[in-house]
Amino acid sequence: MINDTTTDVAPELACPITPVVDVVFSRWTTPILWVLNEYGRHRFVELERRITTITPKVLTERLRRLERDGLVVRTYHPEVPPRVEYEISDLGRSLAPLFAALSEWSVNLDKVEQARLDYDTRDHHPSRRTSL
Amino acid sequence: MINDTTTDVAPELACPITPVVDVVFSRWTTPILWVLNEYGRHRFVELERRITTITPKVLTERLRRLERDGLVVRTYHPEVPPRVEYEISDLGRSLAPLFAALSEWSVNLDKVEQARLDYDTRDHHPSRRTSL
DNA sequence: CGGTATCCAAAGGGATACTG
DNA sequence: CAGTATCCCTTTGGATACCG
Repeated sequence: MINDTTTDVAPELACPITPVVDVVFSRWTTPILWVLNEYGRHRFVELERRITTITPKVLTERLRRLERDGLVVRTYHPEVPPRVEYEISDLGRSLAPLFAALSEWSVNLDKVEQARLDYDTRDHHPSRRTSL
Repeated sequence: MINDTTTDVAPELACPITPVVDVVFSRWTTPILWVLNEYGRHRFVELERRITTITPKVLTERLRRLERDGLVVRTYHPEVPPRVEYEISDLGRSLAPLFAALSEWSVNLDKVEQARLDYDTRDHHPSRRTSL
């Protein structure tokens, strides 16, 4: 079983967006949705080649999950050799503004980077403080 | 080491928003950011109590990471007993529209739920197909 | 109060090989 | 081609106890 519908765990007690995050932003799902949304229908191997580092096992798992959640549509063509096509659903497409917003926020990534540098420069180990 | 700045791994080859997702939507960070954004400054125990199921260990880890990434500001008051306050930074606050968009998309969660029911109703085990 | 330290179980996910 | 099946390793995170 990939998603258990019955067990909603706790973080959303304090935060209403946690359930959405769980559906959309689990690992590997963003690249898959992004690709299908930007470049249209893909066969299994095409996805494999585009998302170069994903293994077939994991790709299958994520696609099943996205299909089950209604974000992706899988079409099986019973030919020889078999042909399967994946495309984004209307529901999946409704995430586009969200993705756009995330994409825009990316300009702030260098601030994050800078913050990390600053943080790592400062001393956070009490035992090693040099100043008094 | 919590975040390794040097190793950017692969999914973003196919998807420009993966780095943002990694920064903002790792587990437990959304509840924390949400709470700090909605309800203002919090002390450590206050966060613990609001996000009921988080353990102090994990809360510490997430807060350090958020601080390092510049999304949260930690202020230490050297009193007895010690007092520490966490608040969201300007950079963190700039995520608000994103959070709002996610919150709006939540209305689609019942479609996801329905899709799951449909999927689980259909038969996906070839060996057990009942139709011909 | 605001954390650390330690231990450990479960889950995620990679590598590899195989199949209808 | 489009996956499965296995194995196994690493990481995440929960439980618990303790400390300045």
